[in-house]
Amino acid sequence: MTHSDEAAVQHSPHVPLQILAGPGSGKTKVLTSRIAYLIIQHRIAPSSICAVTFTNKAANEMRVRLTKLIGKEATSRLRMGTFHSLCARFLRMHANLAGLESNFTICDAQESQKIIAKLLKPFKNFLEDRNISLREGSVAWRISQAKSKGQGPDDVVAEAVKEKGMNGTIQKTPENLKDTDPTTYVIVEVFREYRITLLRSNSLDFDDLLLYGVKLFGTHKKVSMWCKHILVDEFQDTNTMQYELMTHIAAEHHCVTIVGDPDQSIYAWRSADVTNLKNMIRDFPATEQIFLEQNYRSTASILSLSLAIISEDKERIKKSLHTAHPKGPVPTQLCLVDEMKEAEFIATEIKRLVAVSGGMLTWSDFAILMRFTALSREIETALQRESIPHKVLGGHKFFERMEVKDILAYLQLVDNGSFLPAFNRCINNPPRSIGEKSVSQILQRAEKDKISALDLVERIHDGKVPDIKPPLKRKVATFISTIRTVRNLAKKRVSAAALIRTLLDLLNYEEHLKKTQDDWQNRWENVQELINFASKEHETIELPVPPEPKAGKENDPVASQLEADGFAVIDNNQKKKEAAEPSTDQAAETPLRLFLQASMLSTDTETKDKEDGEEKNKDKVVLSTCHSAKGLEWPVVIVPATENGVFPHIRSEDEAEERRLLYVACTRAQSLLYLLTTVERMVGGARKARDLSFFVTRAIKAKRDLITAMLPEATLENRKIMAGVLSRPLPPEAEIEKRLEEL
DNA sequence: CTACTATTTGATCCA
DNA sequence: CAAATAGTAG
Ligand SMILES: [Mg+2]
Repeated sequence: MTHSDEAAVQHSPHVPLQILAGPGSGKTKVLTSRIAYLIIQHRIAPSSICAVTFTNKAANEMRVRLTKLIGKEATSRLRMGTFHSLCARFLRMHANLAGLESNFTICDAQESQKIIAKLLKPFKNFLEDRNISLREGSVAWRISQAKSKGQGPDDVVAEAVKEKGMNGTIQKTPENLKDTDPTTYVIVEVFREYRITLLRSNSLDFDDLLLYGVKLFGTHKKVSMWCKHILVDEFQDTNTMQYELMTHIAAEHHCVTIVGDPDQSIYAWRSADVTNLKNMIRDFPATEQIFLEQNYRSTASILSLSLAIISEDKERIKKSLHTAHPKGPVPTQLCLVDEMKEAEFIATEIKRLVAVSGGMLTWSDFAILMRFTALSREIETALQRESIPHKVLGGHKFFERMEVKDILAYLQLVDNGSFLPAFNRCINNPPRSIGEKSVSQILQRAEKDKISALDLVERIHDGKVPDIKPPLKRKVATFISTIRTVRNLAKKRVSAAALIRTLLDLLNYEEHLKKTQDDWQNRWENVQELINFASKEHETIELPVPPEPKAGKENDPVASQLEADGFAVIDNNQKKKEAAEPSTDQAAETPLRLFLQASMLSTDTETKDKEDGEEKNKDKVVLSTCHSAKGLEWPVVIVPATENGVFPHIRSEDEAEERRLLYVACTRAQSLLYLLTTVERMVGGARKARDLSFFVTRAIKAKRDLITAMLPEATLENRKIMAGVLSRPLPPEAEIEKRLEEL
């Protein structure tokens, strides 16, 4: 550790701290060490430390690191996770204070969009008459943008009205919006109904988690009383709501540590705002800053090119960043004929590097970082053809699979009978001859009778209320009995994995897949993988509020009164709640509920395959978007399509952010970096001529030797450098010759 | 009314 | 290339 690293770790816990540093400077490691330092040196109880990471996967990685430093027990007590998952946890814990039911379901983006699509339909003619094309995607987007700024429908109206009309047009008012701004009018109307739908469904979308979280922590001080120190990683990519949340959680002790790098802010499109760095200094005037300037990750030539790229951002505040590593091979810029040749090159080059490195590099040392996922298609097939094992990183893809969503929907419905998206999905799946018309009848009557759709169907089934036109009673018999069976098991706190098995059995789901899907084998495997995920999740469940052991408190004079008080308040509150309604903490956190929450928020879906050869399974080339590569590093990074139209993306509105994204991609590399382009590429159905991104051409204008068209040479010198950068042993020369021959 | 097939459309990045 | 939509048979 350098002097400044140490200063950052050991900085006084009572003085708010910003650790600002470039890529590869060990920011996250410093943050992790600081947590350990707070616990060991300052005797702060782990349960009064809140650590916020950017993804839940990052939280898991931090947990692994901390387990080594402070042990499993202490690590499990930390309040750790993304802002979203922290909100979800505390909202369930204090559902009554937040005005929620503790069994609320998290509505993911896909389901949100489906709801919005339904709500948009009645406006179809209205829009067509005005020649406006408005798809549910853009409506969902606008609604989410508003929510992530804390705005409601009326605020959207207010904002639209504020815009001065163009010359000659009528000034907009809330009343005439329908005529003066029909698009916004429709968005706002859908927005209103969307909120009502979620409310009726006892459901929160991702934005709601933050909104309700801010409200909860902001209005009930006791909810955040436990927090003696909050630490936030990747702070440059927090949005306004998240920042507010941080200040509320820190309200009692004002002890905050953040790490971040403005140059790596790549989520402004999701309303992240780097000015939160300034806001923090405004709101915590005692804030001090520490800069880390040592890069431990990359060779000098990778760093030089990266810095040349980011330096083209004229708004940027200059930062120094240097590496102790040698220069190393100059990054390669190659132009291939088309995307097929590009993919082919990637596959053969990976094979070549594994050989010439004498096995120092294995598959998992390679990452292919793309601007968007669609670019992966050709590359995946090329890797398959060369039988190079690979995996697609990031995203939520697994949980978006049809078969996985089917199962999740049943479980959601079991946990929360009001959750309409799940009801709609399950009621006729597997097919029960309950079509569109029947469903809309059910929904309408349920709304009129002010009960949930599932409730209504259950009552019809029990013969307590009259049936609908095409009789439903007999069609839903198995549906209802399935739901009831699983529901009873769930109440007995049966594990999610067991619930899924029962469900599959009752639904005859395997048969259903065989009948309806030709690739049912793959899909059935995914279902099995969901069970794996459930059992894995069950093992690693961290209890939401582990009671502090008595002994720990007594040994811990600094972990003082306030903390004890904080817990006392929460505990009392729980007891009061128990009296008022039967939703105890225990009931609020059934295994099923924890599993569902993890499924909706998790990005960590690399389920380990079976018992055999775990190491082998992990050794795979990584395909990832640049966004999901945030915070990670690989010995070799290949960036395909470093072309104008991709970097910056043709539809992007923020050129500087696109540049930062390329910067982030380049700085993931430790020892080798490739920027690839093609002569022409299929873009939106047509072949188009491509050229090298101006982010690169401008960066190398003054210094052409920042990049080369040559492949990195397989010299001993280069192997030594690589071994040094990666801290790996140098392979024997014989090994290299052997592998080259095999190739 | 529902189930199934054929066609058209329209595609950044994410918790 | 997937999902929404239209159209047809049962
Ligand atoms: Mg980091």
